Amino acid sequence: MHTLSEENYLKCIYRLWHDKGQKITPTAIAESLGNNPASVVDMIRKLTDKQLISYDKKKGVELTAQGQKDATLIVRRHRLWEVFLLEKLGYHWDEIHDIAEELEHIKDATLADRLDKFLGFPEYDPHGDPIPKANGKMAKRFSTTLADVKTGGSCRVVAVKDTTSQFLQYLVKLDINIGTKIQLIEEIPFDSSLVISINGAEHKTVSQKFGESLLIDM
Amino acid sequence: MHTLSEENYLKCIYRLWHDKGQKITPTAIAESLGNNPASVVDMIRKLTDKQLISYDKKKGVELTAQGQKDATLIVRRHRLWEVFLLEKLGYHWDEIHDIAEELEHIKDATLADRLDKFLGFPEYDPHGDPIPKANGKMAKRFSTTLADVKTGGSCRVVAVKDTTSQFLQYLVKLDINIGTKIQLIEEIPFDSSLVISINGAEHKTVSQKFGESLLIDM
DNA sequence: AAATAAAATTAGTCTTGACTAATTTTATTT
DNA sequence: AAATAAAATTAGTCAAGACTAATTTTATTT
Ligand SMILES: [Mn+2]
Ligand SMILES: [Mn+2]
Ligand SMILES: [Mn+2]
Ligand SMILES: [Mn+2]
Repeated sequence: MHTLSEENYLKCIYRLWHDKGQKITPTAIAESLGNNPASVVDMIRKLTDKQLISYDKKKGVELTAQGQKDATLIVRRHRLWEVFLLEKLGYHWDEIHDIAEELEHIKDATLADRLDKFLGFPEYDPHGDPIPKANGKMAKRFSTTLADVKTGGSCRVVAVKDTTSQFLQYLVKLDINIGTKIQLIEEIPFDSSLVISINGAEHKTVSQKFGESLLIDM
Repeated sequence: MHTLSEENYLKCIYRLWHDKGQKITPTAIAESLGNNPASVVDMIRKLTDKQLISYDKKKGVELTAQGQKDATLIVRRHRLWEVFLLEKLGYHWDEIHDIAEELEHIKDATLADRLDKFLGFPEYDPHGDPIPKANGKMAKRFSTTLADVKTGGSCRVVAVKDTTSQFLQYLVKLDINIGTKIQLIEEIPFDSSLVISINGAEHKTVSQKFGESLLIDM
């Protein structure tokens, strides 16, 4: 099995792979994990030896079939634990990520499947991210953001692209949750700020960055 | 906060302290953890620096007030997670210890209390060990074993002293659980083997070691 | 009391996974 | 094409936490 660090690298590479379609470089991994590029180069060697990734100057880092499988299982565990923490233990969605970051490393052959069953086989985690099934398959990830909505259009929040507590706490303050209805009143040409109405309430202005962090369904 | 290793040492010292009343020596800790005495001496120094234990050639290792508090919290988490694994995820009592061994290290200020509430504030874990409350207090541990029962006497299983899967699986095979009624039919003088009747069923013979591992209530 | 055995300690090594500093390679400007 | 900047890599260091081997201290026998 893998060490905690190996698993965190694997998951990081998995996320970079899914997020951007681009080449995954040592620098990108280093930034994402807050580590030094030199440390990343060491770990790339280790994971390559374990046949979990391949590394090529041209293609960058890629997950092997085994690496994909292992990374998917870690993500599955992470998202299932998040559902548990929110639904069963009553945490708020800005508190669960860091705890799940530890829980995802608990190793037991049947734990994820039992937890999945206990939770009623949820499709999405509390942030709207799809939960991989035991067979590795998962529901499609949402990709349209609030920034894509046309002026006057309405939409429903289905997920967040950013899971930092800064963003999530801001959402709590704005009374935005998964399922919240948002109408785009106006787009400010100067800086692409968005004037919105949350659940039909009074108008509020949010930044472009905010709009790009909120995934919606039209 | 403490590292995983520090926590495992703390918990080990806590257990040795509760189990036997004797002096806790480096060798005892080493044996209990399966580590080398030299490694234990290193860790004793580290925990002493952190003021979690004190070490004196005469008195052996002792937990400080802070050490007791921290160790109790780890034990609390361990036993709560064991209840969760058994009651909510459907594991058997011989499968939960090793998983709880990892889960007990998950760090979050409110996790243990939330889990406690979710589980309905259980008093004992699935092995019959008392679960420390949030304030550190806990129900009394059982101390009478099947080996203490007089010939002809009856008793009820309330806890196990040994939580190895070898012992627990043997119990499953013998159909013994928490609450099971056992009658002591005969004691074999030669090797102190015990002839017992489980829930009134046909006679079975078990070893002295077995009898000393089963905690009962008369 | 001396001899022996056991326990504790020290000294030195190893692996993991981080780091910094220096260097080499690759990419981007001018 | 040369100069410069950025990215990748190498070399060397460090801390944690384990180990072995050697030594010292303490306890037990004879
Ligand atoms: Mn993690
Ligand atoms: Mn999530
Ligand atoms: Mn543990
Ligand atoms: Mn237990």
